Amino acid sequence: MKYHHDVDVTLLDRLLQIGELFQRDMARAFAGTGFTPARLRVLWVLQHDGAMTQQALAAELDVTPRNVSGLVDALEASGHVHRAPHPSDRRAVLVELTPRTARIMSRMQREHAELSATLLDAVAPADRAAVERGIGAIADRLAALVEDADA
Amino acid sequence: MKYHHDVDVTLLDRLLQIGELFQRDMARAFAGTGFTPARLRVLWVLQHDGAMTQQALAAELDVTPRNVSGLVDALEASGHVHRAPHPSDRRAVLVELTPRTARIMSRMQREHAELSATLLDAVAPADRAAVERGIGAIADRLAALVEDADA
DNA sequence: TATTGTTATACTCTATAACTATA
DNA sequence: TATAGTTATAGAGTATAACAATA
Repeated sequence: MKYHHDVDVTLLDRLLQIGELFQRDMARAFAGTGFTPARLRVLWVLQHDGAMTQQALAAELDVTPRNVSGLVDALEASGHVHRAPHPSDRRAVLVELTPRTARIMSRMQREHAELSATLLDAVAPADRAAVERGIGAIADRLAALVEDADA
Repeated sequence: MKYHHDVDVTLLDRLLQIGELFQRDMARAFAGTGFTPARLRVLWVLQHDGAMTQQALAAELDVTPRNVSGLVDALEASGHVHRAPHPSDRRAVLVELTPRTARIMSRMQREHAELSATLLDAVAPADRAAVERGIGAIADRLAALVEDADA
């Protein structure tokens, strides 16, 4: 979706544009590598929170357990994650990043932080504190609205 | 994806969270109505830019013409768009919103603007101008980075 | 020849429902 | 009984490639 020809672009439009640009860039960057957006989300969660069961993964990603089975199948086939037996529950498995993939994700996390810094750098120094406060307030307000609509 | 347990949430994380929350809310709001995200994007473009060929739609949405055929098929079957003959090119068709759907999209556009205002309202008055400037600067910087990566 | 849209085919993501093994 | 994960099935979104009609 392009924006350059819109006259009345709202603040929300700009915020959504940022999300779209980011996602498109990720998709292009990983096109043909087997790192699809859904699989990257799995790896991202495992990097952040460590090994967990598929149930926990399903709750964290807000998808069905069946969906997680498919994603983990693919990631296991490509050697990015490993299914380990759960130490105390023989029904469950622990999904964990392989060492090589953990290193890849650490690098991605670093690049993500660098991109964040680069973007903040585009903001006038005098505006930066206000922007950080404002974006936090907007995200919190939107989260509250969605929570309400959900209930 | 949840954020409440993260300690080092970057500015970019917050921005992406806003996009995720919005998309999730849209998906929940229209679940079971046939208004899927991809079809809504088609309607949104037609509302903004008016009737256009499927080629133009494909370029605007950044998907293949084949994909557009499927989306327009579904939207035509549900009575939301209409395929009209192109006045000067018999190969092409003009996809246009039906009157009823044009009214629905006008209402959505109004609600979208209202949500934008509500979110800006969550920002401290003294910060609002800086936030609007800052988000614009961030979006522009990211667009430039993606453009570079694309080339 | 080039362009518009469609048919053919395939893969990914996602969901629900029924089932197995274990708790 | 309840929970963890898988098999079966299905629909939506997406892509590439080959093709028909028209420019």
